[in-house]
Amino acid sequence: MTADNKIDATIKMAAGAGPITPPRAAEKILGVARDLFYRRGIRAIGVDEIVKRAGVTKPSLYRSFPSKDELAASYLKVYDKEFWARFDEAVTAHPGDPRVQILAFLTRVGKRTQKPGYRGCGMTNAAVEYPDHDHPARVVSEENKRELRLRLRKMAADMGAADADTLGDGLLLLIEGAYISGQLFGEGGPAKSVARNAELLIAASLA
Amino acid sequence: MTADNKIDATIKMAAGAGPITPPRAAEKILGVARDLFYRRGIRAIGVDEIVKRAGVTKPSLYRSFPSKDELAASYLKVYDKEFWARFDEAVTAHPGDPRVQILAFLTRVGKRTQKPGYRGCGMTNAAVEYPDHDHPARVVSEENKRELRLRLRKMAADMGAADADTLGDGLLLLIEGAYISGQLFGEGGPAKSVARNAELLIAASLA
DNA sequence: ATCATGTTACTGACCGGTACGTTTCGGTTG
DNA sequence: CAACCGAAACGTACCGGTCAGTAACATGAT
Repeated sequence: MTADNKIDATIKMAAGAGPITPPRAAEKILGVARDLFYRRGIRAIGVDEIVKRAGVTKPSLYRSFPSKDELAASYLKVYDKEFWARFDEAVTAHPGDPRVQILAFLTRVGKRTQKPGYRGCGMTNAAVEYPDHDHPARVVSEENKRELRLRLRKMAADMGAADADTLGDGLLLLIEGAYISGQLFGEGGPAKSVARNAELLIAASLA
Repeated sequence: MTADNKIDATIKMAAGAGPITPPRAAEKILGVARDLFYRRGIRAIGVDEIVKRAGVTKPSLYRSFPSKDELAASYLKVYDKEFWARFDEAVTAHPGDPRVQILAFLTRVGKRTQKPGYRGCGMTNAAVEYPDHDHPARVVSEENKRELRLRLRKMAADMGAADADTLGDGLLLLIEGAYISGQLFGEGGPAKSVARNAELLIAASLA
């Protein structure tokens, strides 16, 4: 929906250099794929439906993306970018206070999970759909989660936690739990208390 | 793998009454489906592969199960039974002490998530694969999670937590997070600290 | 002989992916 | 200006393979 700009990088190179003008079709395809893959799952969506909704044809898809799997990976790269934008927004809003930073992020996550039609984290869902570690989509997901784990552990250390790695991992468990519970229970589910539980866990870890 | 007994109930009725003799094929099919669905995902497995590995043919499958979706639901009913067996085992091992009960359960979960080839919770994975709330497989999953939430909240209340619902939900978030992180990170992932984090969260919630 | 079970062979729909012809458009010429 | 050209972007029509599901027949036990 948002951020239709800056998706060029995820589309395979058009010209060698210069102010490239990526094909219009590729943008439409990636936008539609993003929406359908997130809402209904990657395996559930065929390329025919994507090109139909995008108002283009299959060869246009395969000229911009080498395969459906790579299109899925491109979708996740967009998702990854938007994720870190949201994360860093919470971080920069409270400079020097990692505890408030993570709480601000989790408050927003908690709210998002309560919206109707919430479908969890696109990365997490893709990893569930594709157990194979070599799958292009899963590679993007795993990289995102590894990086998130590192940052959470670092934030826990900056808070002064005695066992920072355990606290960082605990926060990651709460986050992933919120993603899943959000789509499992919908409104009124356990995910709405993720920020409060993180607050308690942090308090116990700093004592 | 375990508990090949008592799967009869999940197979659609054979005879009207009496000591029914369920078809051998149905058991084999359900056993193979259980293994393949769990390890590689439901959508990823075709009925052809199931019957091939089970050493039977397709009509045998469709005489015992009305559809692939219902076969998936049957697999999850087996999974549900085994889940509650594990859960109740931890409960009955420490009568009257809900805090130790949940900690014992989570210790086992933490260990399971570290085993190679761990693929998370079959229920959770199925819910991710099938967003539609009407899907037979998802119905089973949602029922299991609803019940788990209730029991966790009750255990939190029995512990004497001031805000029992929040603690119960927090424990559920940790559990779901462990399931997902277990399959995302594999060995050495955040899921190994799920019991320790639950311990901290409980301590903070009882103070 | 009956009845529950297992088997062979098939259906139409859809899967991801592609060979090949058509359109569009910016740039270079006379 | 106009005629042209070549490349980039696009569409038509199709590929073999696999999907879930089934009709009709064979087998074996009681």
